Amino acid sequence: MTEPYFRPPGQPKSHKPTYYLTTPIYYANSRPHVGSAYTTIVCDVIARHKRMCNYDVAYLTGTDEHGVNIERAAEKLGISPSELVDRNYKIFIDLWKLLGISYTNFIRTTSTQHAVAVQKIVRRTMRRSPNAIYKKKYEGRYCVYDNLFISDTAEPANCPICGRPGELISEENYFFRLSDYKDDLLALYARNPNFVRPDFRLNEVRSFVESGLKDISISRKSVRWGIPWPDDPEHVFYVWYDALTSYLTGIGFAEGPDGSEEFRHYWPANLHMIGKEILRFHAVYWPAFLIAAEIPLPRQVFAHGWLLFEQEKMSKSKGNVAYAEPIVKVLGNDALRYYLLRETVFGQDGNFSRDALITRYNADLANGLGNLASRILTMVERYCDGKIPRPPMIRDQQIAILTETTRAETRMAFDNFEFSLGLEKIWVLVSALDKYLTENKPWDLASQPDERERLMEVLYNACEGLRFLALLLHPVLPNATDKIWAGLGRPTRLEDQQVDETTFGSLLPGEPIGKFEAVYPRVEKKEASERIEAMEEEIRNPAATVKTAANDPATVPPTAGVAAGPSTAGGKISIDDFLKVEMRAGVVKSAERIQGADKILKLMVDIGEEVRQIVAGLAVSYQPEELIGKKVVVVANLAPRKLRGVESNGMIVAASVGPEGKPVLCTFTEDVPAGAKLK
RNA sequence: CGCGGGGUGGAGCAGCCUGGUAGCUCGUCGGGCUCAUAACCCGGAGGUCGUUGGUUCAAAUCCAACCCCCGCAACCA
Repeated sequence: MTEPYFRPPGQPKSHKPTYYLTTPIYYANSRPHVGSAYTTIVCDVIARHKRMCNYDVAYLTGTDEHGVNIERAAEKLGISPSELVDRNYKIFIDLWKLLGISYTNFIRTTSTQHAVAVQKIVRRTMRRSPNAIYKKKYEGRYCVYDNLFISDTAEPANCPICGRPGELISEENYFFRLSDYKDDLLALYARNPNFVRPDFRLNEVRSFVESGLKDISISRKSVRWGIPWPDDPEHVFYVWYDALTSYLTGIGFAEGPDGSEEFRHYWPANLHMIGKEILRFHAVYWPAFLIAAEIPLPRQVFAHGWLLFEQEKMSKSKGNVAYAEPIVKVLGNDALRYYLLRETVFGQDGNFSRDALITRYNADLANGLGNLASRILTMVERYCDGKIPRPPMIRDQQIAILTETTRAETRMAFDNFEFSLGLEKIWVLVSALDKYLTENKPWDLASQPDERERLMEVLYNACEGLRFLALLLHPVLPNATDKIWAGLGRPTRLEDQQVDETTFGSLLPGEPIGKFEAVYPRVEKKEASERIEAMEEEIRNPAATVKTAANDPATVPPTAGVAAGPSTAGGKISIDDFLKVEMRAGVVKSAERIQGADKILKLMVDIGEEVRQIVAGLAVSYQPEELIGKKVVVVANLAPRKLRGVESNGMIVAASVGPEGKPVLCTFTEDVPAGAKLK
């Protein structure tokens, strides 16, 4: 296919192999929840692991700061888009700091260099692949919440992700001729089956591409908040072209004719880590964009699963979002990192449960690793005068052998993104050390002067085992392992160590151990859980405001206490707003099912001066027959809308009950005539 | 025939691709130990691996059909 344009760097910065990985850039219109933290944490673990395996790592994350959504959210708050994204951007970097994320590069799509980069890649594309980009009138439906084209016709359509109706778009746009890249993409998947992982995801991608690709619009005229099209500033780049290019900008693509030295050093990326919902953009659009621009392709896209909260996808409208901050404040950074990696098989969907989180924390971290470190270091302090024990010889090799196998297995598992497996292997070593101590009873040996040598040997092995634990676990548990490292008296920085460059027995006897600060105090489950929940509630509902966010994911974070437009201040509406809604009492004249639809019913409702046809989602709770004659509340002045092909002229008011939102009709306790107005 | 995920001891999961003793964590019962964060160690109880049929010397694993659960969408103006 395409010859690589960027040659390998003439003089590498170091002799180490490079490893460049990225998180998605996060949309800066709301605060991050555990889901966004998940991807970022996983990448951090990979980055740290690679560094300790002698790679020269670049780790990029960032924020996506353009688009209608942000434009609107800012307008609502009466501030400029740039003020809004500045504010939200800060929440992200604060969280990454709290989580100890070791990113090396951060990209904001509103930065000047990014605008330069996006214009540069499009110019380059037009030059190298003159047919790839063209202008055409576009008419279609588009979801502003999910940044998704829903249909290519003007017919009303709902968003497949959020279910909201799409907005009508009709304007001249620039298009990318994606349809031309089908063969190139299929060749890519065939040549590099690891391009998309896990493998079952590659199958999805391949069948999508095989079924035929449509050209995609890559510019917008109606939007102002974006990067202007070169030489045609009426147009602004549309989300994916803008967002994906950030992977280039983040390491210096904007600079010079072929990018900065850093860019040439690290590109192509080794790994784009993403959630499965954006796989198509990364595995189809992105390589196509790059092929057209004649830029080398990233080596791998890994689409991980979702974190489900009590079996449901976390979503703001369901109010079941877990946030990272409370967990970190109550249990610590390590606890969250450990849980996310240990509890589920990476790649699959996983459950997030507070209960399991705390159980894992107590069992594995407090009782396991923390307690083990504590008992070893206490004994060294007490029985060995605070110095690394000096055994005359090591007779039992079991710990030495186990550290070796654990190192090999862990390395392999982490290289393969099998984090839960790797951690499981490490915990075999934790248990083995606990058992080793119980069996050899250093506390007994210490009371027998002629067992001095044996005591030294046992404790030396234990110290070495602990040192290996710190080394192997550092990518996942940076905080505690640093403390253990210091507790062992190591003067070096743990994160600079190379996992493969040490051998069992290299800990020097006689060196003083350090101060050990206990890690992972046990917590009382109920109490910890309540504290976390209370803090989450605080984030979700600061100052117990009205829940207006339910259908508005663009709502900005709680810090935005500024007065918004007069009619929506604090989520309240004025009486004038309310009076716009015309509600009337109605009598159901007939009700019938709609073919092929199991949740909605077609009703004829008498509202006084006329009988309206209304489609309502009542079939879950009511049989059609039992509705006839019922007095209901009708919103009479809603715009007509077709549902399942049947026109609906109004809405029946009902309470939404329980987790499934089962409808319960709103009716009257006394008799009212059809058509009576409500206020 | 919408798309996808799943059904394995009380709970949560691994194993399935590459058939051959059903494994892990939590919980539970009994014992041990006292260096340690009421922790740690040992032992026990508990499973017809959703159902049925097939392939095979051998099936949780491969094949077929079916049942059930969960997301998402279609359809809750």
